Amino acid sequence: MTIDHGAARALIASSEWFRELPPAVVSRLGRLARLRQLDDGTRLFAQGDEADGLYGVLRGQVRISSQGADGRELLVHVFEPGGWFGEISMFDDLPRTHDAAAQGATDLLLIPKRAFRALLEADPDLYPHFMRMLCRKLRRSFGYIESAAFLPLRGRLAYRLAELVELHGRHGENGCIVIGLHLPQDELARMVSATRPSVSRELKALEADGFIALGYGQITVLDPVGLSALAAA
Amino acid sequence: MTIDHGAARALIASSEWFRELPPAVVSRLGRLARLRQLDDGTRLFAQGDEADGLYGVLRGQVRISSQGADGRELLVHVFEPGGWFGEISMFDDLPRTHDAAAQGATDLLLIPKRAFRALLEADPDLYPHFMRMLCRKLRRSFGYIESAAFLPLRGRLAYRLAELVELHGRHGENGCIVIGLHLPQDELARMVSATRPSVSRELKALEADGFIALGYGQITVLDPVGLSALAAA
DNA sequence: CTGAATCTGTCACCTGGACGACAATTGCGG
DNA sequence: CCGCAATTGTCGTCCAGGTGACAGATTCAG
Repeated sequence: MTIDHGAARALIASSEWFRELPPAVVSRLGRLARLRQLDDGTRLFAQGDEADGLYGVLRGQVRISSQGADGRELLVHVFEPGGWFGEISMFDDLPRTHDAAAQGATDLLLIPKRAFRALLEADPDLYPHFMRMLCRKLRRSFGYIESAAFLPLRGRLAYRLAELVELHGRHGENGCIVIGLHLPQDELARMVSATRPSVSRELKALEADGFIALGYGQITVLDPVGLSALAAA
Repeated sequence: MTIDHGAARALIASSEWFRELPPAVVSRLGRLARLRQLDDGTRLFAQGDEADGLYGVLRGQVRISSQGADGRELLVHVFEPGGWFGEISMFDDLPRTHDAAAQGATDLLLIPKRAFRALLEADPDLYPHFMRMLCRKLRRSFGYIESAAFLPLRGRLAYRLAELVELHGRHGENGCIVIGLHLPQDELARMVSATRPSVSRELKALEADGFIALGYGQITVLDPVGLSALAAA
């Protein structure tokens, strides 16, 4: 349960979320953080839960999802080390918007809500930064809504794959990009609200057209530009 | 082109967006505002346009929508007098996220981006308020995404109607609520990404089950609670 | 009062993708 | 290197909802 403050500060300083903030703020955040460790599959919180704080991933992964009445799951996002989540409830003091669960052995930093809010109040210069983060999330939501409203399955897949390239892409040789997630087809299906067999069919088609290469739980994007073009709303 | 500052201040002070703010801020906003008048159907801005400022509706209506590649329209929102829109670009300085067009003869207040940002910087106490507004919009988006992902057409319609009751409901006698919008079925169809004939069929079904009453371009909700229950994700 | 515009109800037909099932393949733990 | 679990490919079959088309109803302007 002891926390490695060096590692914590490094994570905070290097994350997309906090790296633009002044070092003094990063240090303070590091001192506020608590460590939270989860086993594979453990649920961290559920939609509707009261929020305890802001989370950052040190090790492992966190799946963000929501569930329909019939138990179907919509997989919204997978956070990896350096990613932060759970901020919305920090700002509006309302319950969690999604479910969160650990994938693999996972270490998290928790910045308690009270402390985070105190930090903001003490240093209002931070607001514009977090405001931009919220706007980015909104724009991503709008993009997703449009892809769902306008595109057939093939296009939705292309859209999602293009997004995964942004979020998890590892550049390989000659312009191709490996998606750095364990990504079985049924997982992908839960991301685009489709069934696994349909996703299989469409992935095959995308492969035949030279946009992607398929592996076992692994997808390589050969033509990211072409893929994005398929996803044009 | 002259602006009625009294009416402007009244609008600002009474709007959901600004009524929680101190009177001094409301006055300053009123002095910053410019008047913009549009004829029926005129486009105010399009997705991707550079943003000029924040808009408030004085008279008429503004339709917020986005368009798919094939020209299909997703109707996101209809703003009425007292409603404000276009704020996202104020906070992240990026282009417009949606199209906006006047419906009917429409008067708008425009608060130029530069002035709005200056106001925020001068008075950082305002940030938490706008932050909550963004969060509310995010939560609404998530709700819409879930309804689209999990619900069949009937449920999506129920969800949307329940939302319209919140936004445009006028209370009538014995607990029934009239949706105060001119709302032909093809408009509703564009809100739930479906076709007009399908919407017609499902509305009939909802009417037969006693949830709503149908008029000509007009819907009355008889059982808002039951309707929301149908929309449960 | 009348004609035009708008809105609604309802067909018959078609299709994308769901559902359920099963075999083939891959990879991993022991 | 063997067996089991995870992943993938592929089939029929079925259905919600799209498409196109048209007739009836309502409203409104002149």
